[in-house]
Amino acid sequence: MTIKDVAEYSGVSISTISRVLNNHPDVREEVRAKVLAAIKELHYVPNSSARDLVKTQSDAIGIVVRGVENPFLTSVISSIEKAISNAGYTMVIHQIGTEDDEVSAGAGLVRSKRLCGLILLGGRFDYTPGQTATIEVPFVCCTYTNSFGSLDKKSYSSVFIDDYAEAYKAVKLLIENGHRKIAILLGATDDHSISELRYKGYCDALSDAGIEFDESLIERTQGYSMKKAYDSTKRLYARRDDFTALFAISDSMGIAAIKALHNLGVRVPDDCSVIAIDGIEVSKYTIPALTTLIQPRKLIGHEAVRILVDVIKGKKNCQLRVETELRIGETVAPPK
Amino acid sequence: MTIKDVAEYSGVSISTISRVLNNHPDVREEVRAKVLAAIKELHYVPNSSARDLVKTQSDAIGIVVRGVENPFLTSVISSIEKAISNAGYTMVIHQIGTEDDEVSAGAGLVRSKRLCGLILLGGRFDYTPGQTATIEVPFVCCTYTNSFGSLDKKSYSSVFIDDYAEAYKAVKLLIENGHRKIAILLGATDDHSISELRYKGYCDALSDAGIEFDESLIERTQGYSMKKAYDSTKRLYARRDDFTALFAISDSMGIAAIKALHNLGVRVPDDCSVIAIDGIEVSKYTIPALTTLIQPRKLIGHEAVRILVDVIKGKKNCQLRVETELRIGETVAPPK
DNA sequence: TTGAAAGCGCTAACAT
DNA sequence: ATGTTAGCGCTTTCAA
Repeated sequence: MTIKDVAEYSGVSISTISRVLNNHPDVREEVRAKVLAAIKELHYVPNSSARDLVKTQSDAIGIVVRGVENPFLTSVISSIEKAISNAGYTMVIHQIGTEDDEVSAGAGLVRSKRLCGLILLGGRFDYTPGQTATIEVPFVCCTYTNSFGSLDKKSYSSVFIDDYAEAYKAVKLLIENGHRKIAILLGATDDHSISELRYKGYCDALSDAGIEFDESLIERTQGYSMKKAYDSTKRLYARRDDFTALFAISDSMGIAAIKALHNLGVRVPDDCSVIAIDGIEVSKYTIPALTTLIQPRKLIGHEAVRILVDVIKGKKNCQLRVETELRIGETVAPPK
Repeated sequence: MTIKDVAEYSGVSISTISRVLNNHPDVREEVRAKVLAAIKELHYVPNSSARDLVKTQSDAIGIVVRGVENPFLTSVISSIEKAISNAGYTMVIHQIGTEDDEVSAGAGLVRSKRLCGLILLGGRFDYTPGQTATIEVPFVCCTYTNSFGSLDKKSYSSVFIDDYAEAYKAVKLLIENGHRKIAILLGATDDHSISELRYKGYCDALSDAGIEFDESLIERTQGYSMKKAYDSTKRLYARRDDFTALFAISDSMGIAAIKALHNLGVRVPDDCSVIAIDGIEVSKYTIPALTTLIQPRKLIGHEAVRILVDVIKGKKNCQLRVETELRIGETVAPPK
C-alpha cells in the first residue's frame, strides 16, 4: 500500500496525493475530497521512512533519559509526550544506563533517526561546547541546566528549577521551625549535578543561619534508589542519633528515609522532621504525608517541548527557570 | 555524512561499505578494517530512514501504552526497553489517551513506522480478529491476555498473570486471616478487563468460603488514579464502616485507600486489613508497608520482548502466564 | 572479492 | 491545478 496505489485508485498522479497529504493549497477541493476518501478506504498510511529520507529530517523529537523508573522523570515524560503529539511531532525515547553518556547517546540518536530535536531529560550539568557540538540539532536540557559547564547560552535551551535556591528554601523552612541539627540525604557532593547544587543550598542555608557545618550530618548514598536511601538513613542514624530534621534531595529518598526512621523507632515529625524536593504524587498519600517542594512537572514538560519546537522553527534558544511550590504535608514540626 | 562520503574517504565503493555495515562475510579483512576505521573517523552513523525504506521494514518495535504514569507499567516499560536494546532493536513508544483505541493506534504506528513488531502494554481483553487483523505484524499483549475476546491463540502472543486466580488468592488470604466483611476497591465490574477479572476472583473467593455477596462492599472508582481511590474509599466508608478488610486491585489504589482510612481514624491493620496486587517499589516503604502480590515486572517485560522477537523470526505465537509472589507487608492481620 | 545500478516510497522542483 | 521526474541514503541483485 503506497502512494502509487492511492494514485491509481483515485485516478490522479502521485504528486497530487502528496499535495493532499501535506496540505498544499493548490489542489481542487473536489480532487482533494476524492483523494482523502481513497486514502481512507485503502487504509493508507504514509511511510515515514520515505518521508524522512527525502526531507533529510524526520518529524521525530528524541528523548534521552537515564532510566525511566524515576517517578519524577516519568511524569515529566508523560507531559512531554502529550506536548509533542499536540505539536504534531512524534517522540522517540531512548533510555540509557547509569554509566552511559547522554550527549553521545543523543548525538547518535539524532543522526540515526534524523531527529529534528532532542530533549535530554536529567543529565550532567557540565557539558562543554565540544561535546554538545556533535548533537547537530536544537536540544533542550529538561529539569536541569548547564550550571557547571561552559556552554554558550545561545547554543542550547533548558527548563529547570534553581536547585541551589530551592534546597536553600527547604532547609530554611526547617531552620525557621527551630531546627539546628539538620541532616542531609543526597547522592554525592561533587557530581557537578543536582545533588551537588542542592548540597550547596543546604550548606549556605545553614551557614546564613549561623549554624556550624557538621560533616557527620552529611549522608551520601550510592545512587538514588529507595533501597539505598533506606540503608543510608540507617547508617546515618547509627552515626548520629541526635539530628532533629532531615533534608532529602528527592521525594523517593525522603519516603524511604521516613520508613527507615520509623523502623528505628524515630517518630516523624515528632522526633525528626523530613522535607524533600520533587512533589511526586505518591508522597501525598504516605503516612505521614511528605512535606516537599513541588516541581511543576507538567509545566516543565510542556515548556521544554514548546521551546524546542520554537527553536526548530528558527527562534532563539532560551533558558527557562521555573519555581517550585511548597506542599505542606505532615513531616515538618518544631523540634521537641 | 553519508555512505558515499565514507566510500570516497576509504577509496572503495558504497556496496563494500554497505557490506561492512551489515557484516557480510565476503569482504577482505584488510578492506573491512580500513572501512571500519573510516566510519569511526568520520563519526558516520547510517541513516535508518534509508535503511528502513529499502528493507521495507525497520528494526523498531513499537510500544503502545495508555498513559506512562502508571508506576507499575512504567517499570515494565523499563525492562522492555532494556530487552529491546539487548536484542538489537530500537523502541518507539506511543502513548494514547484514555479514550483512544490501542489497536488502531498500534496499527497506524506499524504502518507509519514500518515496525517489525508491536507490544500492547495494558489494554482491553476483548479484541476480535477483525480488529487485530489491521496490525499486520506480530504483536504481544503485555500484562494481559485476550480473556474476553475471540482471537485465535495462534494469531497473537501475550504475557500476563492470571488476574482471576491472583485476586482469588489475595482475597483468600484475607479470609484465612479470619475476615468475612471484605470490601473491594476497583475500577469497574464490567469493563472486560483487569478490573472485571479481579472482581470475579474476589466474588468466587468469597462464595467458595460461604460468604454471602454484599453489593454495598463493592466500591467502583472512575479510573485508577490515587485521587479517585482516595475519594472512593471515603465514600465506601461513609456507606459501610464495618468492613474489616479491603482488597484493592492495584498497589497505587491500596496506598491511597490506606491513607483515606488513616484520615478517617481507621487503623491499618488493627481495624482494617488491606491487600493489593502489583508490588511496585514504593509500597515497600509506606507505613505500614503494603501486603501485596508482586507481579514479576522484569520477567514480564523481558519475556514479552523475547517472545516477540521469536515470532518476528518465524516462531509460533504463545501465551505465557506468569505467577505473582506474595510480599508480606504490615497491612494484613486478623480482625479484632 | 568488489563495483555498478536498480529501486524502496516519498517530496519538491520543474513543466505543462 | 496537475503531472513528470530527479533524487534522498541505503541494500541488493547482477556483472565483472
